[in-house]
Amino acid sequence: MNSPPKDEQMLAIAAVERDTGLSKDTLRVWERRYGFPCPVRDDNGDRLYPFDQVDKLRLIRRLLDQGNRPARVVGASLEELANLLDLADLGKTTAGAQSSVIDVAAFLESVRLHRCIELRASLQQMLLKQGLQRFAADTLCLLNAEIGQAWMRGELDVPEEHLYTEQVQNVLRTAIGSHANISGRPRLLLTTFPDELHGLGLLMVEAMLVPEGATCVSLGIQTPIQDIASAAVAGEFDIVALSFSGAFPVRQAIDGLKDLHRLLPAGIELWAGGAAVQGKHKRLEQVRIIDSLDDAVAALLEWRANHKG
Amino acid sequence: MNSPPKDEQMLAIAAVERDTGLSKDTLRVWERRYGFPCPVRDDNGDRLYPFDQVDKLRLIRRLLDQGNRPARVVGASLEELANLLDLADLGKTTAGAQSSVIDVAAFLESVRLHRCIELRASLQQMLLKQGLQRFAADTLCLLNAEIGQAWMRGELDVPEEHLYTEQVQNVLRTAIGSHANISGRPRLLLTTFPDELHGLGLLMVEAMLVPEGATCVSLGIQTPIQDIASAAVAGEFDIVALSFSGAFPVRQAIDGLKDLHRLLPAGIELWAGGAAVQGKHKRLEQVRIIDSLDDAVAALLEWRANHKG
DNA sequence: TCAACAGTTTGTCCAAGACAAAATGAACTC
DNA sequence: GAGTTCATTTTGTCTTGGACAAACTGTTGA
Repeated sequence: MNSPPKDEQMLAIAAVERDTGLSKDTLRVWERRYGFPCPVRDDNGDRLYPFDQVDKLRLIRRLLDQGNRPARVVGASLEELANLLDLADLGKTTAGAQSSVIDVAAFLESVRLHRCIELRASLQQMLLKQGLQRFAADTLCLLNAEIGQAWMRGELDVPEEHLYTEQVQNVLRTAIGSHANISGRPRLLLTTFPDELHGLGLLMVEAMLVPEGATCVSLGIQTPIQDIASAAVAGEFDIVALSFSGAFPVRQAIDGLKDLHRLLPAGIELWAGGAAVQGKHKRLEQVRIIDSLDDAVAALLEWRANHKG
Repeated sequence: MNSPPKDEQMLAIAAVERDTGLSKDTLRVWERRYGFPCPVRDDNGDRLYPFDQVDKLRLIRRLLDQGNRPARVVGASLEELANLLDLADLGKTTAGAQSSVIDVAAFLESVRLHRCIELRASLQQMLLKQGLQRFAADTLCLLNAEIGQAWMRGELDVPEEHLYTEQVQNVLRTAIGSHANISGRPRLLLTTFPDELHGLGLLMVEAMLVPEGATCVSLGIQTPIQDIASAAVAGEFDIVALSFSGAFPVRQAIDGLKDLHRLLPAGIELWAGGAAVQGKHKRLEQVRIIDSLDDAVAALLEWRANHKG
């Protein structure tokens, strides 16, 4: 009843759903409406997607996450490549303009080639050189952006991103653990909404605030809103902080934050950071929007100023 | 185009899919075949599942994971409860018979009430008392089993399990990090197969082996088989170790391990541990089956005996 | 600059049928 | 007994084409 793609060099629809994040319904309706993808069929009439079409679907998914509309991108490969290259090159040059303490190209190559040990060693070295906060706010921020762009250019795949995430997590958790502190104020509860799978942002915030003497507790990713509220009350937290990746639907983020604010008692502040909530200050007046990792520290100092004595 | 369940106290089919892990197709076909669930319909004819039915579905899901068959459990609630209680009570008493250094009931209560700080503190305390290896092999093993049974009894839900996992991860990664070592032999690559979501086993193995001087690199969960092989070669690993939870299909585990063994060069050993591969020594002669966390250390010593000089 | 409106796009859901992979159980062998 | 082989049932996934509401677009008017 599983659909192992073993037969040939093609993937069944369930595998494509997993690999691309596009639902089976969406894949079928695109085929009907736009004529792409156009999978072959096996003996049973089931769709089999050739690898190159799956690659193209992954590319399309990225462009959609970037804000493009399906009618525009589910078309000719040449135009897409043009759009893609425009955006990617733009990102590339701006990032390349920043000087940095790290050889980004060499680092990306380590990720691409699965050189796990090298990867861990260079992260560890940068951490020692810069200290936890600068490491998170500068180096990891830069690396995340670079990894994202490499992914956008199709140079990296899911397992490479997993490898990177895993090694960064190891380094960060270890470093954060050595600052451990279970009595400092404020006490922050960190987590993400149910549809958000990206949890690195939580650890990076923790890396910024724990050295400042705050107490951070992470619930991990994908916590239902009601559970966030009940955990915040039960744990007597001062602040609930949410993280949103760029892929998270803006509307869902805003509605969810408003709902959560309604569920939280007056004494508990609500913070939100990440690409999906940038510049949404006006629409979220009850929520402290965190613009950057350094801004998280600023927000912490504000809280202390408001709660001293 | 999302399906927010906001309207009433019921959930749309997509929300039920997310909450129960049962696919939309499965939910619809159960309704057709077994007459349960029997959701009401909104103005548009879309299914709306009352909360109590979703709860029952969650319960059914647990029973299925336990090995029950749908035809048996997608029936009357009374029978299910009977089955459930039988199994749970059995587990409870056997586990309760073991003496331990930790007040399991109090610990579970902390998880249930989201007392994150308390949770972390007691884990930390046990770690200091026992040392990393005994903490992992004894205490965490016991706690995992207890959490699993509490989940089975319906006392815990997804977010509580997340909370537990997150705190254990924090404590373990921190402790492992302090043993850090990037030159010791053997070098192990740790990961899971694509359909395996449970990654705590990997960390626990790491906790056993790193203090013995081994070098462990985790790729995280859900790595495609081909990527495991290429990462193992690229990183010059001595051993690839896989972890399988009890929910993982046995057949898929065995086939996947055989495939992976074929892809690995002769010099790289393949280890597998976890509930799904227990007692499968005969069917997997090329694979070193790890029966317990202590057995992982034994396997390590065997490897060293075979590679000394 | 913002709000309200109409028009289009787009993802999700529905129905009932079909089928292959998995589980079961019976018959058989070592 | 333990392990194979085979036929039978169970069970999850995939199929089709139609339908519709939420989200997005772009226009109008204050």
